[in-house]
Amino acid sequence: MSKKKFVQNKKVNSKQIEKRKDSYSFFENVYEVTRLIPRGRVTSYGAIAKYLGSGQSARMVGYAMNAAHIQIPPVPAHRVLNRNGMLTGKHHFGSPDLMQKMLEKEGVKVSKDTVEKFDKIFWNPAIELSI
DNA sequence: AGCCTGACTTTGT
DNA sequence: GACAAAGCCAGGC
Repeated sequence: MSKKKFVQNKKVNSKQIEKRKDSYSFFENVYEVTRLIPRGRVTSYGAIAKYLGSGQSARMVGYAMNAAHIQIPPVPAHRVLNRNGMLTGKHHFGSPDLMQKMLEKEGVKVSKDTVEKFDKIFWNPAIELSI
């Protein structure tokens, strides 16, 4: 993320995000959406990619998370999993257990690197933000 | 401009 | 169901 046009965002509604989709970089859009994930809920890289209109570019969402930890305000990257609910990105946190601990702190149970009841707490931006 | 790299996903075998 | 292959595309070099 070399672009400096990033601005701090207050709470934004879906329409505002919709509007920003065209004027902000893909990475920034990813961070915007990720920040809207409620506590105790999770989503997937693919869902975010799809919501941003990039269809199959879920890899980019994950790639964007590489820089998530240096973003201001912080991006809750631990709430983003792969489509099976597995904590595939945990090695990119300070310690391999950090991601799981953060999730469990929010009431999300994790076993074998996979979120339990993933389909129940799944937060789909395409649905949740389309009001 | 071109090549490489992915915190992914889908599809085919 | 496990495995491989192929899309995907922004960023860094």
